[in-house]
Amino acid sequence: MHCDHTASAEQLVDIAEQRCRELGVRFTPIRRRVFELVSDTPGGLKAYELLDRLSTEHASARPPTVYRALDFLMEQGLVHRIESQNAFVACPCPEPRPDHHGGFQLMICRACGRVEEMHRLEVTALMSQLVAEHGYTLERQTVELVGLCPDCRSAA
Amino acid sequence: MHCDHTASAEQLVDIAEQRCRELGVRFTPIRRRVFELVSDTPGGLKAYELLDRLSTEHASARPPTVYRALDFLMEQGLVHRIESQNAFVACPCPEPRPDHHGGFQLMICRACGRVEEMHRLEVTALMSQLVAEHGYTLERQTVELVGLCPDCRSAA
DNA sequence: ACCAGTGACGCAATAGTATACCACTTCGCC
DNA sequence: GGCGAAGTGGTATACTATTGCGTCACTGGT
Repeated sequence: MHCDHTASAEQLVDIAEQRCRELGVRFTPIRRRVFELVSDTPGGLKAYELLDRLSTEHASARPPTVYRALDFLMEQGLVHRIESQNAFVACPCPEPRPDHHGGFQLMICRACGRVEEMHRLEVTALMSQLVAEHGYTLERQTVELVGLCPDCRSAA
Repeated sequence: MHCDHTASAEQLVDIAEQRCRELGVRFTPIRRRVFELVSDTPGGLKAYELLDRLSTEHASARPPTVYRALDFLMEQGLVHRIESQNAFVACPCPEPRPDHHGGFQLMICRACGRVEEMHRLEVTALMSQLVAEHGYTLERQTVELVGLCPDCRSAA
């Protein structure tokens, strides 16, 4: 299977649930709800926006509630953090084993906030080669590309 | 001239001063001192660490003092932000015109915190090509590569 | 030398992001 | 049923960053 990145939010939740079952980790109601909220928002969500939404149904939610859920979801590779925006997006293409996850790249529209995720092996390969030239190893890569999406470009 | 990235902190300050003169912007004492402090710290500095150090000589310094100086220095391309660490590093290779600045890449050792900066055109080229395939334009790229530096690798 | 305009700084307050800590509950396993 | 590990509730606090406004200092034009 190659990821096509066309799964709906509902499908992503199903896949996530399935994956957690396989991995023997718990997809609790809070974690599920947080994942649903993030999946429903194409441009990603800030932690406190998430908290606001979660609070409407889950009055006891506090910052640790949402950060704990996000930490869990990131460990499983179901959610990624957008470092340059302090925001979180659902991975459209969750890999079976989070630790085997190669790198990913985010494309972010500065006008509409849309975020798309890519998993391009040639990027990881180039990065590995680059750091190797300096004697480094590569363990993690953050690649965030900001520009205009096709829609915003033609609108301008 | 091709950047060799071997300039000492003092040399970087001289270059920065020269550049500001050319651009007609003011390299004030606060900005200079902040730049010196950042240049002196190979692994980058957090804003509040910077504030602590600045305060010892400049008692009136407050958060806006340091953030304003950092904003200025980033506009000039003299300092970069490490998004994944909320930290700031001096650019070892300041380009004459900040807006002509191609992308840069940061290599970060997770063990010792050392940071090295690269300006590799092939990375920018690959990123441009990638986003173009999705109809995007590329305006800004954040590339942060985390791993082990040669020293820490042999120490382990 | 004067003055107006702009940009830099001082200072206080507050917004926004994230974690530590401890008690209690639930789950999975023996 | 009892045990250990994991998850949650709840408070407090740490850390990161910005807004707003008044004042001062430099710049360029006269």
